[in-house]
Amino acid sequence: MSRVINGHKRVSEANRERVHKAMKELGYRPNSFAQALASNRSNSVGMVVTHISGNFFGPMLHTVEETLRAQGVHLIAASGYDDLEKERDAVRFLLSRQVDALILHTNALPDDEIIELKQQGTRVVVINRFIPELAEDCIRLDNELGGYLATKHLLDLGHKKVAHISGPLLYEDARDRFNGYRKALDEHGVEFDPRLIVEGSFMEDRSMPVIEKLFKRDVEFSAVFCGNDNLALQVYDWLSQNNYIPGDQYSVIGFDDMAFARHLRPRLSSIDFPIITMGKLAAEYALDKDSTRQRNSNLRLEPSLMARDSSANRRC
Amino acid sequence: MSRVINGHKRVSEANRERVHKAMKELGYRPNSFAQALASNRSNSVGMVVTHISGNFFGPMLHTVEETLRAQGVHLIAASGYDDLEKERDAVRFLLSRQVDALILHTNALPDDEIIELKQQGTRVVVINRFIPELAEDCIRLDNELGGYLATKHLLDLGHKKVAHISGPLLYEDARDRFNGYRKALDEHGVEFDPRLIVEGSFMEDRSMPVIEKLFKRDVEFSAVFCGNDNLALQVYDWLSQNNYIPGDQYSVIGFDDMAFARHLRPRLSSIDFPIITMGKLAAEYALDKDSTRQRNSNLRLEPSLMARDSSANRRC
DNA sequence: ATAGTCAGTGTAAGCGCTTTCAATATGCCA
DNA sequence: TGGCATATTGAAAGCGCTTACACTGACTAT
Repeated sequence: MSRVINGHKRVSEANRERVHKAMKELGYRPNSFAQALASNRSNSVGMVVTHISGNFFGPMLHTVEETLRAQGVHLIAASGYDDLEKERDAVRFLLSRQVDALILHTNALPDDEIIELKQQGTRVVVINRFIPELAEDCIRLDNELGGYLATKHLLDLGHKKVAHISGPLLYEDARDRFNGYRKALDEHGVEFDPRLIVEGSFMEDRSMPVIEKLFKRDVEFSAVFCGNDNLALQVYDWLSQNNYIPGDQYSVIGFDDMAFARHLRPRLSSIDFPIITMGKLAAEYALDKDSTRQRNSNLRLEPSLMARDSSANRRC
Repeated sequence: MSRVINGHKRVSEANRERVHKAMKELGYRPNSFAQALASNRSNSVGMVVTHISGNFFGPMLHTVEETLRAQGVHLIAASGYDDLEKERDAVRFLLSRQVDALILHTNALPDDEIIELKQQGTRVVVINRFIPELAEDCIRLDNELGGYLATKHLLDLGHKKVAHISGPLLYEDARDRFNGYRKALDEHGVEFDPRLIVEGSFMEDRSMPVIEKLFKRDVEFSAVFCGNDNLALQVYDWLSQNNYIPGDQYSVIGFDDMAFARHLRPRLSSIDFPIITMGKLAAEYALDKDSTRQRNSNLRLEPSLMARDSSANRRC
């Protein structure tokens, strides 16, 4: 009797037990499709991320999956590759799977389309992006603070010329980090020099040309704030290829504090991104059936500085 | 009309078109639960891996997801943590989701239980493990060959004393790699010395004590073959903490050739594990509806040597 | 004592598909 | 032209559940 399974209140204790016993004896397993069909709930959540196998998304997916599973809800993840068509496709696919909620980490999909999803009745959680109309469904990091902390750290170490290799500036988070950089500069009375800026990619192994460009430019600098750790990793590569040592001739700091940061030599300074917290939060938002619950409509997690060996006092 | 959707043959061209047109006009989307319920197929595949966010499983999951999605099938992934209860739990969860097939990368689950799953009618694909009764459903790497190649490489470089930090020897793959190591030793007429062996973990950041034990033991050696790249990474950590340089005083080779291997300095030599190929194959096996198709019942992918800077000629 | 409540239980109508089977239409043969 | 095989279509019976509704008693307030 379905009332027992679903923990309906109006069932006598005696009967509840009888049913439970019978279920065990018969090895009964509810058919989740029949449940879904009849109740119009699927107990599944869809998530689209940039790339399932990313250093950043791995831990995120893991946390989300774990949190959902604890509630008997399953996760269907799809890669969007930051490409408009592919993101659309992923959403379409997940929707065709009747997910109860959608967790989106998309960069190409325009705000409108996301808002429309919500209007069509899908619960939506937006990660690392802010959409005013969906304010209560957005979870993001205070990227500006992160950029500020990173830059201030370098400035405090005595560096006057701090370069910045940003992520794609068409992404909100990359822009915010950049703004934090400028804010720190301003606060320290250092003049902004556009020659110290280049725009890279957040993905692995794509930004070498840009990094090279920066280092070969006719500007001096002694420190680099990288938009994320992948960029920092490539800066490491470049430095080592050119017989420099991070933290020595050039101080470098990354962003995200990915697992590999502390394994690099010298260990990479970075800005800690609370991925786990964010994943958990996203899953909880997604599970939040009646989104009646009052949510913080301007939720921003706080990053923090992880100073290690790649950032050191200015020498030359 | 379902016959059109499912590409049934006996439909007139005219009607097929009429239906397609109507579907578009009405924005019709088939309900996947009703389909699943009526047809008893779910168009979903479950996968249990050790840890969703692992360096190894990320690319694997990604490939599997991509391959499945191209067929409109979705993937539900769950972590098993190499723990018997958790693996069971994951399987139970996936089964309750009526997956059409199960891709298993489990280490704790005994053979019997996996065989039983198959007997109960679930399509099963077993990764990185060999179960004779399920020979045609197993996809694995020739780990022994890998261990052999790694060790031979070090031996060829002139090292006489080659240590081995294995993965947990209760795992088949770890044992096979170890066997490959011994085989290479034998072939080079080098006597096996048990003092040069320690057993670590494949997971991140768990093997430092064991590594320390090896280096502090009263045996000399000039090269280490690590059971996987995570172990090699920790050897790097230990070496750097003790002011050694990999490839200099100690040659190091890992296994799996994870993405970070080529970013380490010195770049880590490793044994390439064709993760992508394996993921693709696993997905295809899982999709293989009528497993009538003759499969290779002893499929082993071949690893290959990626020699980089961490393995060098013996100096001292 | 009577009507009104309500916890507890049984019943049946779907949810939106697939699939079987019967019904009709078409084409071919002698 | 009749008869039969084959192509196409329509209709209906579920798939295994949820849920709205009707019903039974027992209990309470009048």
